[in-house]
Amino acid sequence: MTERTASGGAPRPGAVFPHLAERYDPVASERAMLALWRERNVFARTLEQTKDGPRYVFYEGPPTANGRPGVHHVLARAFKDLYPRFWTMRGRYVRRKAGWDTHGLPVEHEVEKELGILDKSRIEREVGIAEFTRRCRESVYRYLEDWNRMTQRMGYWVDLEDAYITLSNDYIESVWWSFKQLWERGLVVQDYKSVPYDPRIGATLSDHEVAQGYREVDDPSVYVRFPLCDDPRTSLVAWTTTPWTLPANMALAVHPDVTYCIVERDGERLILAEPLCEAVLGGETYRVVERVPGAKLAGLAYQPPYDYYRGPEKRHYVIPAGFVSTEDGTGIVHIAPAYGPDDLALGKAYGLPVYYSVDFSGHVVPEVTVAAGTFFKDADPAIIADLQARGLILRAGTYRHNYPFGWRTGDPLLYIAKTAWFIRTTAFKDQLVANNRLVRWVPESIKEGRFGNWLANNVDWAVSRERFWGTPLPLWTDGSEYVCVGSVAELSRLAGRDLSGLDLHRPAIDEVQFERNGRLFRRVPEVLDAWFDSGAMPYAQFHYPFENQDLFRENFPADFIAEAVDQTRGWFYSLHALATMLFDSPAYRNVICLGHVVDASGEKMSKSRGNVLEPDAIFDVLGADALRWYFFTASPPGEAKRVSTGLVAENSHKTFNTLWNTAKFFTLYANADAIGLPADVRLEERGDLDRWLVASVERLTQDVTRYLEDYDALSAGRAIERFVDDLSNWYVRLSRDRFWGDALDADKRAAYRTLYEALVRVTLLSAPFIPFFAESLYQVLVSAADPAAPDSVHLQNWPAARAEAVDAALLEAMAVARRAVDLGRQARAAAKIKTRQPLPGAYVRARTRGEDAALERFRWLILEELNVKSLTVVGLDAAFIEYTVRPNLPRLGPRFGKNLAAVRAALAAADARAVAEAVAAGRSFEVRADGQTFALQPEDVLVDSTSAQGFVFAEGDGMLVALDTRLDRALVLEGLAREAIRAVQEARKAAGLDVSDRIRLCVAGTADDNEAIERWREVIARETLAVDVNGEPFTPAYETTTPGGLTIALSPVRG
RNA sequence: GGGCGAUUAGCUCAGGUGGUUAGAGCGCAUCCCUGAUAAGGAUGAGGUCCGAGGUUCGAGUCCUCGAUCGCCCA
Repeated sequence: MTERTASGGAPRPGAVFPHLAERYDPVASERAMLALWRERNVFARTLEQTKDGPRYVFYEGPPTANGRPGVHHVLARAFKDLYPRFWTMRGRYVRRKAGWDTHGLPVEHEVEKELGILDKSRIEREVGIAEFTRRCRESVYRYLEDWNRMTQRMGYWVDLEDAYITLSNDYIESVWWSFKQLWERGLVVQDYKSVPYDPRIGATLSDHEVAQGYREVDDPSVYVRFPLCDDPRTSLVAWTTTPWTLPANMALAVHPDVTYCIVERDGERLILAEPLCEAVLGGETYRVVERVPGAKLAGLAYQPPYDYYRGPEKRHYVIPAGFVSTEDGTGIVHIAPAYGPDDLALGKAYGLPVYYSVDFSGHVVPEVTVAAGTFFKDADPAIIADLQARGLILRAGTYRHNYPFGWRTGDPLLYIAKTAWFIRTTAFKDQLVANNRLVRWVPESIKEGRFGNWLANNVDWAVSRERFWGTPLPLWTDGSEYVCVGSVAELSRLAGRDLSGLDLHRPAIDEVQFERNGRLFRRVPEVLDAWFDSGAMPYAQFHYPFENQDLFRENFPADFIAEAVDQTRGWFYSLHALATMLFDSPAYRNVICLGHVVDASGEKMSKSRGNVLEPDAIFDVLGADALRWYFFTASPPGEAKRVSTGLVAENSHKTFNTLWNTAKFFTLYANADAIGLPADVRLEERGDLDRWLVASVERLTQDVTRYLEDYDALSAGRAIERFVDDLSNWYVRLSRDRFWGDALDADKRAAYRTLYEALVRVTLLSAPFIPFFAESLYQVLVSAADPAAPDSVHLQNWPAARAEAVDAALLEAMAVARRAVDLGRQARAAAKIKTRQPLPGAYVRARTRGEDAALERFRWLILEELNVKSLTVVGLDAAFIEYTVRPNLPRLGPRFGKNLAAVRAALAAADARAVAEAVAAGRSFEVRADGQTFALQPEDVLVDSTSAQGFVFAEGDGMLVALDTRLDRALVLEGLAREAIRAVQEARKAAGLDVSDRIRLCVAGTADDNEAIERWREVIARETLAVDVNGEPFTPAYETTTPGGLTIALSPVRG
């Protein structure tokens, strides 16, 4: 990107800025910047430079490296990079410790697939836990290299050398410490948990696995009588599709707010929900005897179909429950606490026994004689037949629905209650909610919505897993008593030997046993939920409290974290829960919750769909910055992100190229003028256009700073886009001829300085977003010209906005002037008169006096842009303009309310010119309709101009611009001269001349053309850098004839 | 089944506290401008603001119900 100029030879003295290529080449440039950062050790130096600054704490949510990194990881990492870079430039010290999540079910599944063994007990038998966990440990680093490469390539600055790893002994020990804290406070309890379970392989399945195994099947559908103890002729009717669970029935549930009917039929009485009577008994004759609310049924005792359980607990009665629905069934739900999550929850609440009629192998237990020994699903027919024989079945049929099957075995799943270890998070509900109030969520709705609701409906956290590869639960038991171990040293003491070299994973840890009071203690078999691991990272990453106590204290809580929205109940929760329970604090102050990455048509990316986009596919074509910029600016962070090369290219193309070309423009002229680093020019010595740009730059700085402080990258990025557009297409366009020409006068110096400041500023402001592109610009604009400056943009301080330079009146005035120019061009287009043709005059009618003043202030600009000889600002009394008046609704609405229609009618009927004159004079006035009179103030109406007699005009937003289009011969000739200048410039360009080359010029055309050229010879010469126009003959180096009939010949003048 | 979010131009998205003519960029057509620009400007075509009710003088915006999509949880 630093080739020599095409026409050039050796660069001029003072041409300090490297030449910029025609187009920005993102791939080559990013490679060069990566090399530059590496050579100059920039990342480390940003940390070194800020090490005494105040802390800004960032936590890396650990990804797992046993899968390849995808575009969605780039999304998260883009945000994880932006804010730390921003705060680093603000002088904060931002530690970026990487992290890897290495435990959990996904890792085990990968290894199971490799082994081709999915059965947990077979793994224990045939592979052994030692070999299995060895393979797990190996597998978690499988794609580490891909991750490191992606991380680097995208410019994510994170300390990969010093990553925390959840499988390390130190990490595990910290997790143990925290588990013991909870244990000692009585927050760890053993209880039942209803889990989806595949009995054939003895495996508890994850939700993800269950979701894969749903199939539509026909199951039995039976309506069963449960006769009341006090009145056996009256029966509650419950519906079930799992008759095999009936031997474990402990209660019936009704909805307290639903009305139930007692109906008489064939001499018996049945109880069921009123809305379902027809569905259940339709076609039969029955009579409603009584209606009662469900709440009244509570406590009724009934005779269960089976009663094998021998315990003393109260059971077999009606319980009210909110989950009972009247969508299907009878509105009375059979409750078997051992077999279903709702059943278990209700059972826990009412102290019902958990009775297993089917064991963990899936077979009916021996004492359940009705179907003893059969596989649970096969027990259905036997039980139905038995109930039928005993007259307990009201109706029986089949029911088609979705039921989950084991994805490995194809067997129906069992929802069964298993004992598990829970953390009693429900005891902290109020603190969890209170601490959440201290967190800023992006998007905001998550705070009270998804996350807030989740906390409000908090259930105890089931933290144990019956698996092999995870942080072992640090509990040892002799069968009745439990010992919780909080450190390796403590375990060593208990075991009577030094265990500091022991791998704390299974199976080694299981071999550690100890005696206490003559009894042998062995470890419980479970491992911890991997979410506990990641939630423990604020302290476990530093091996706290065994080491680094101060380090932990200054790095807790985090200022900022960011992950995708699926972490609300994952990492966001486990961090929050553990921090609240252990430290009574939130774990993070600001959190960005990112949407998911989807393909160009909004479909989820997945291997099976074949629509997965590799990050390299974008990096290698558009560059990392393009993708980063897309993620920041295309849509709000919480929205789903559509990603394709096309979408990313479209989004980034404009801003990057515009900024690049603006910098190229600057360097081209700055080198031609050998201006070097432009010297400062006092603000008072700069003109309005420059001061406008300065004000824009300072306002941009304020905006971007504020937006980033508010974690609003979208608004910040879009503000930069708008500014770049203004800079290039307004400031540079209007200033072009200031750079064009010989004299290096004060105005030109001011222009250079102003443009340079703007370019450097926008480079700094965009550095955290697009670190490569910003660095490329910085190297050209700053490093090459100013050896004293830091040698990377990322070592620069964030610019402080000069609030006093944000001249709001000037910014507003320019906006008004731009509007007038836009309207003037519109009028020209309507009249089909091209801008190069000068016109005698423009008339502008603005809405306020402030706008009138703005038009005066920028009179020169409007004259130039519209190419008119005069500008007249006209008031509301101009005779050639016609007006309409409209009600100012925000003022009139509240005042007149229902009468507003009449006021509008009155205003429509009024003489608009008279009203306009009153408004212009600041007088109040009256309007009438339907015999009513309304007194109005000038501010109550808006006066618009609708036409201008005898002129071409355009109007909008209350402004009208009218053009006088009468041409005289002088104007026509001037227009022709401008045509000629333009044609010569084209010819210069086509001849390949450098912008500062002098020429001899010969130009001719029609008689009118020739007269125009003669009359405007001086101007033509000046504009085209011609030493001579139509003078002495010369040998042309380039000749052309334009479509307009001008013949042009020119030749460069050497020396 | 429950919760949360989304739905505005062909595409990507803006549209504080209700207010006048619902906007921008990209794409398309026409014209204009241009010695940095593969750019820029103007105009035009393109809108049942997801639908139905309601509140209000006035609803893209507030309320209720529903539809579709996505995520989380059952």
